[in-house]
Amino acid sequence: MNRYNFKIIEKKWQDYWDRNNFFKTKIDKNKKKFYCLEMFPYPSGKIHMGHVRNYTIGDVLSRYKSLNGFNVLHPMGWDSFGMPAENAARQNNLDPKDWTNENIKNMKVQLKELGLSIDWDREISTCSPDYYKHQQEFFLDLFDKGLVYRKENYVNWDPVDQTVLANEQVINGKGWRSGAVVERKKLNQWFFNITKFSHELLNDLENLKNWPNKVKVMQKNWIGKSFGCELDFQVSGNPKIDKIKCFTTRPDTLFGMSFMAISVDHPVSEFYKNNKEFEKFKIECSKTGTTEESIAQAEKLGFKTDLIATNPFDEKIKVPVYFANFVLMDYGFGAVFGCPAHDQRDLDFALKYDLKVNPVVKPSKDDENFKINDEAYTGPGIIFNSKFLNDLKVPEESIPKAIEILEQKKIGEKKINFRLKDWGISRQRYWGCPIPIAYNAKNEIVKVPKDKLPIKLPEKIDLNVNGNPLDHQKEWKKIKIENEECTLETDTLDTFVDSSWYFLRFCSPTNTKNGFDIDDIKYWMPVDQYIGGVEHAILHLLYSRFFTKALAYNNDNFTLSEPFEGLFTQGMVCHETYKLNGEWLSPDEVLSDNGKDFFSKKNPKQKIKVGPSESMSKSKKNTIDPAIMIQNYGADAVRFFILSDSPPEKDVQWSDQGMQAAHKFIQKFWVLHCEIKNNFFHTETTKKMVEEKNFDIDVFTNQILHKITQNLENFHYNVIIANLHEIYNFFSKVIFNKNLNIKSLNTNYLKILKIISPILPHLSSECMEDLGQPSKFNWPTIEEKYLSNDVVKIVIQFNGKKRGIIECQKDINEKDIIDLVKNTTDLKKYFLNSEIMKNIYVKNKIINFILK
RNA sequence: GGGCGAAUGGCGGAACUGGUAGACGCGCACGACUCAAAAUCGUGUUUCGCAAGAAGUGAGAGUUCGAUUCUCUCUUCGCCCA
Repeated sequence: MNRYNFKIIEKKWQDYWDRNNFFKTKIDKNKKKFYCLEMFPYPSGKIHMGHVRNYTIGDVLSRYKSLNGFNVLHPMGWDSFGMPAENAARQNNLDPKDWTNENIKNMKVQLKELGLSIDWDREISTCSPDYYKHQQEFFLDLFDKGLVYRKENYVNWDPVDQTVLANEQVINGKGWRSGAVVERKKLNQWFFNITKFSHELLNDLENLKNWPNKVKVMQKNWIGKSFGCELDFQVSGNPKIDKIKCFTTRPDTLFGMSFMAISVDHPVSEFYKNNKEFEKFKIECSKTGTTEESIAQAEKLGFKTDLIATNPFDEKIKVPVYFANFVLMDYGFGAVFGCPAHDQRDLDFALKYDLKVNPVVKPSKDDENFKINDEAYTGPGIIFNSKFLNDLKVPEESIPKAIEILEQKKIGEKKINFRLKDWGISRQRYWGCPIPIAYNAKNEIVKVPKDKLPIKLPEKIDLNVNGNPLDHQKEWKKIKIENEECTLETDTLDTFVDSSWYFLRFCSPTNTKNGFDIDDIKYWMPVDQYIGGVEHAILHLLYSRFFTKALAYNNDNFTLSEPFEGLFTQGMVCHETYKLNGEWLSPDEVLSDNGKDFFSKKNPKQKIKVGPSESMSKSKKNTIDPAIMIQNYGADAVRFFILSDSPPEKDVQWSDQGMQAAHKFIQKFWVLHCEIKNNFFHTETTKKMVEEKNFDIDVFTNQILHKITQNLENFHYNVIIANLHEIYNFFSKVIFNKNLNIKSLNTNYLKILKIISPILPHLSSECMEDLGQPSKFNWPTIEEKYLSNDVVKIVIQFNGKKRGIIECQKDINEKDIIDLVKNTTDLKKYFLNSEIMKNIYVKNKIINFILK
């Protein structure tokens, strides 16, 4: 017997699968399809443990489905546009394309080393013109459908890097790279009209039965549907303005109104254009970021206008109108009425500018001492101080009634409002998909004709320039469209656009004419199981849903409404963190002999501060390199461990001991395999056998097969690992049994090798081949007759307490089991001096005697 | 502040529609092999108790013959939204 040399064996099978096109997929209308997709990686250069977990989960599922006769599509590609390439290229004077392609090459080798069942012929890369050509076509299609538009909008502007920052790149109001204070700047930006689909995006969530509820709730909150009402306020103080339109979700608090606040971009601001004080105020406002959070936290600032607004419920109530930094033009109509008693922002503002605070809602009717100090009351209660609205219950009676009255008076109208905003897709970056738009001499928008696509990125250009490098490409920007000299748009598309349709491209990866072939889509889509990190719960998934709906909009051919039928969000891979003198240390820089106290490897007397286990990240240096683990323990062992310790939807702790245990399991299994082969296949046994009763290989195998099948269907992959241990424990004992039926052992053992194959494909293949078995096979069928034993164990309870277990024939009737209990030595004592009031008998499970 | 979810040995975690709590692994202890160690194998391992037995799934109540599982209140933690 040889030691199992995973390095040679795993390579052997990976090459074998490659050579024999094992995972190559074609449309086969006689077979049921299964599209299994994991979120494709950004090619950073190396795979990390998160990838290992993600792709292992997907691979186990793909292999299992394929063994069950499904035609499985399991592709892989690269989300290869984006900032890291541009930054790396700038620092090292490289071309982002070369950097990216080199990384892809390396990562592909690493992924292959994991033994994934991927159809590599379908590999795609979003930075390839073969891919983004079609994206540009889709952009134009969406433009024609009116789903793309250009408008001026505020962005987070980094004045040092001369670039737009995404919200998450603004840290404490400063640019993440330059550290400069971020400004609010108005820029012309391209937008996808995602809000057009607000209703569908919200309502269709209900049809996504195989999505985690958590994700659906997050999307629901993000879309943020609210009922409210728009209403006109009469305004005096400027003869040219008679009305201001507001949106509110709380019309029932109108009697508490003490001011009106409008955005600095509200049309009213036209009248303050030459007011220096106002201009100063506007600049001050631009220092507040654009995120909801930064607006909520910023100090509330106001600029008083000469306008006076009238309360539509009571003309005697007149209130001042302010420009305010917490009102944005893209929410409602850029105007809100302020009710300080029942809105914290309004209260902060009122206290600062000494405005009235009029409470109109109190928690309960008899609450005489109700008062507002520095905290607004936003809870439920009863309306007061509000004339005809008094005594209504908040919110269920008060809001509909207030809207009803406003509608009767024809000053307001019930409206549904969404929190969701249109998707800004312009990025002032080089390494992204060029937008297929140009501008003519009159600065009008001109579409680039489809026959001129793709607009390719210029290569080997100078990236060390201020602002967008594409802006500096004078020659590249020139384009002639219908004999008109035009200038190309230099913004590129947000990389979320790239990932909003890649799952469609996988269906027709090499089609040069179209982004996808409609027949391919009809067969493969939707994705049956999508697997990825929960961090994409909102943006990527929402954008993909939108893009699918946008493609289907006004399109009789393409009728898909949702891209992902099933979604599974896996947890993160965590590791302890180590710190020495404020510096992070990586796990291979520390030593420990007891797992509790850690010391520096360089200086073994230096004690290390051990921090909590956190998700692996480069910045905290608590990462474990999958390539090294595969090298040391093999792909099967790494797959086995990454699934073993926690349910896949939860975070998992990396543990060296766990990794080693997984490796030992593979070795042990191989030893067992050799024992079985040498003693029970082909030769007469020479083993020393012992007598042991109560075993049945058929029963065990079928029951474990049943369990594993159930666990596979329900993503209980950690339990499957426990089941594999059970298999080992059972077979390693059974082979010593004197009553062993060798034929039964042989057939069942072959089943076992098939059962382990989704998790441990290399080991399974090697063992199968070693026994002269074919490399292609099906998932074993469960023989129902073995699922229930003839003998069952019945729990005996007295007054609900367990007192013993009796083994007896299956389906024994109540009378017989009672007699049996009464005649059992250890149990009959419980009946002494007592009377049986009643008993509850659950067949084949339990009998409970209630005694007096 | 609102929404969603979680809490089980020293640790990670099992437990189908209420029916043997702690599967499986890690760790630990003891034993075998060894001059010795590592590796490997075997045995044990919720707590208290010598034992019979008792208690026990974050805390408290409820429904039930019976609750980790269902209901209510509370505590702590996580995530999302403010």
